[in-house]
Order: sequence, then C-alpha cells, then structure tokens
Amino acid sequence: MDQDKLPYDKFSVDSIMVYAERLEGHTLREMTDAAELQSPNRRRGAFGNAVEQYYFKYKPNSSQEPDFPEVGIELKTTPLKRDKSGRYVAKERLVVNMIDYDTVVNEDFERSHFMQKASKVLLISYLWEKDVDPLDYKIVLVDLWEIPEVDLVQMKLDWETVVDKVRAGHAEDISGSDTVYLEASTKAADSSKRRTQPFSPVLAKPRAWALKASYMTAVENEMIDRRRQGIKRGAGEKDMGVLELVRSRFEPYFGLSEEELAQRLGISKSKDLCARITKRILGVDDDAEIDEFVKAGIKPKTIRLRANGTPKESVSFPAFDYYKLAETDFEDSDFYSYLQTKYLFVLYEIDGEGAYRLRDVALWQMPDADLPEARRCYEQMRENVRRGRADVSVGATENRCCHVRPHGRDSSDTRPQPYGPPVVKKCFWLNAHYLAGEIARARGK
DNA sequence: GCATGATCATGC
DNA sequence: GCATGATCATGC
Repeated sequence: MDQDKLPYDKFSVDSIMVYAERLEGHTLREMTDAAELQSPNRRRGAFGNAVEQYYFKYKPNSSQEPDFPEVGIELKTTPLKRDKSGRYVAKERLVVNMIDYDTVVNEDFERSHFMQKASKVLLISYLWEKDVDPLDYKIVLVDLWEIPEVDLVQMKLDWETVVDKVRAGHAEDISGSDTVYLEASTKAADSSKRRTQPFSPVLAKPRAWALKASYMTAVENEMIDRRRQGIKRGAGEKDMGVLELVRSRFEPYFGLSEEELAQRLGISKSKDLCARITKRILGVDDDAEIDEFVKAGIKPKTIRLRANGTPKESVSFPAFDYYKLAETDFEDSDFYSYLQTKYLFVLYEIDGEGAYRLRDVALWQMPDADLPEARRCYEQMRENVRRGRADVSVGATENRCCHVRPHGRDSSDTRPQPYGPPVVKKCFWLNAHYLAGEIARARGK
C-alpha cells in the first residue's frame, strides 16, 4: 500500500485522531468502500481487520510493533452490547498481548511488554448486535485511552500476581480469577496447545494479558459520558488496590457485633442488617467512592461463620427459569456469569455469647479449576428438567461445589417447567463446606 | 453438624 | 408485587 496516499499524517497523533473520530456515530459500510467482509461473523476479528485495512489503509499485522509505530499508538477495536436495562456493557475482555512465560519473568511492570502495548491505545468501540453484518455495527466511541493513574496500582498488583506464579514455576496454576482488572486469559481452548515455562518442566496453557470485561465496561462508559458532557474528570488520589481500599474502610468496624454496628451506624435491627451495614461502610450513597467497586464488577455478599469457620448457611443466587435452563449451555448461562463475578465476602464470626462480629473481608471468585464441577451440577439439573423432573434437585452431597435448592416466597411460589407440572422456584447455591475452604484460601492470601 | 425445604424482609 | 439476598426450621 502506498504510504503517500494515507488519508492522515502518520507522524501526527492529532491527525490520526481527527481522522479516527470521524468514525464515531457511523458504520464501516458508510465510511469505507469495503463491499463485504469475508464471511462476516465467521471470523473473529473481522471488524478490527476491516477498520485497519479499509479505513486506516494499512495491512493488519500481528507483529510486536505498534499499529501506528511512528507515534507508538496501538489500535484496538472492541464490542459493546446492551444489557437488559439498555446500558452499554463490554461484550468481552480486551486482549492486549500474548504472555511469553520465558521473558515475562525478567520484566518489571513499568517497562513490561504489556505496558508498552497498553500505554497508548486508540480505542474504537462498536455496538455488537446479533445477526448484524459487522459492516453495519454502529461505532459508538473513538478515543485515545491511557491507563488512568488511579488504576495503575491495582493493575500492577494484578500483573505481579500472575508473573509471580510463573516465577514460582507454576504457570499452569494461573487463573483468570486471581486478579481484578487485568487477567491472564487463556488462548486456544483445545488442550493440544501447551507452552513451556522457565522454572518448571510442566507445560502450561498459553495465555494473554487482557483487561477484564467488567473493567472495560467501566472504562468505556466513563469515556462515553465524558465525551457526551465534554468534561474531564480529575483523577483522584487513590493509592491503594481495591482490596486494600475496601479493607481500610471496614477495618475500624472489625470486632463489632451486629448490634454494636447497627447502633454505631444508626441502622435499625432487621434481617438485612448486614447488607445495610456493608452498604453503609462502603459508602454506597456516595457515588465517587463506589466507583472502584463498580469498575471491578465486585458484588458484596454477607457470610456468617460458625466458630469452626464454616459458613452457617450456603450462599444463594437468583432463581433460575426452567425453560431457559433446558435450552442454555453452561457457558452462556446466568449461573456461569455469577461464577465469573468477583465477590466481596463480608465475614461475620460468632462469638462465645452467640453474637456475630464483623471479622474480615475477602475477595473471591470461583477458581477456573472448579468450573468443571459447577458445570456438572448445572448439567445434572438441566438433565432433570429435560426429563420433566425439575422437582428433583442436585444435592449438596452430589457435588463438591454447589447444589440446587428451592428459592421462592414459599412452597406455593412456583414456575412452569417445559416437560412437567410447575415446580417451586429454585436456584443454585454454593455449598457451605466448599465455601469454608475457599474463604480460608482467600483470607490466607 | 449437616442437608434440605421453607420463608422472611427489603428494595425496586 | 416480585426478585433477591439472607436466614430460619426440621429431621437425621
């Protein structure tokens, strides 16, 4: 391709951005002469390639070089979709670059390969819609993105969590659930592809640095808001990772009983006392403060522990729909998305007098290694529904991680099932015993 | 102490 | 009025 014919000055960030921003509010069909994309929807990345090839007029490459090498800018296209309430959410994580286990162990975060790739990104977000030709995706946002100061601390913690595992010779134990904003996400699901690592003979899955979807959702919405209002948000002075920030909020209240907390925070004693205490301590009423939380997609859960550290109760999720269960694969299910969520466990422990005292907080997400077991529970219940036996649950003794149990107003609160009579509402629960181990692990870190 | 069915209480 | 998070109650 003839360099002289580029419709922008490749040496000028401004020129590139002015040209790029013309895309906003339009589709590729409107803005390029691309008549068709080879087998649309078929190939992943068809949209991104088309942007590079037909709009910016350069050949897509997968080399180490930035896409705009003269100014060190990386081009990233990424899909947004609308959730039930019409808000934009990132459809997927944003993959940055492959992790080379052999070299990453010698890097430091600030000068890492990841930071080189992620430090300056021309982000193009488009609205993904089912059954729509990629040429007709509407481009929602075009902006230059750099990792915000306030996010660097957590990002670095995430990076080091992963790299430390490689340094310890345990690249095969890396899990996407280890981290908060940045994750080491698996590439190539098929088990034939495995990579060597420097400090162990064990082969590990190939992984790439990626910004989590929940993080991208926050980033993109913030950019969209900012563009709409034409204002710049001043960066705060947060110097802590999410867990440290949250813990520091809770710390003054550790050791207090529910009654003492209620009194101290001016809340009446009720069944959702713990939830309200959590809200109050987190300062949910104050938008700016919970920002960190939303960005990380973290959901609080109250758990009361017995003296031996076992939760008094299992933890429930929303009730499921029997029709939906019958026809939805595990990976596409709500249950799966609940398990892909990071939770803040707010832990109360019973004392000698039988009063529950706020003891600790811990971040938890189901480890990838346990997903197959959860999947087994899901499939077993799905099978029951397909046999017209939604009344049959999956017992806590049948599955190491989770079980199925009623979850309605009362026994008359039923839902229809596809092949049998209506059955009381049910949902998936995390086994109290499984949680005991997971909580110990999460707190041990 | 544990498994499981049943129900409560609040917010939206 | 329902969905949801949380907890109670019973039987072994």
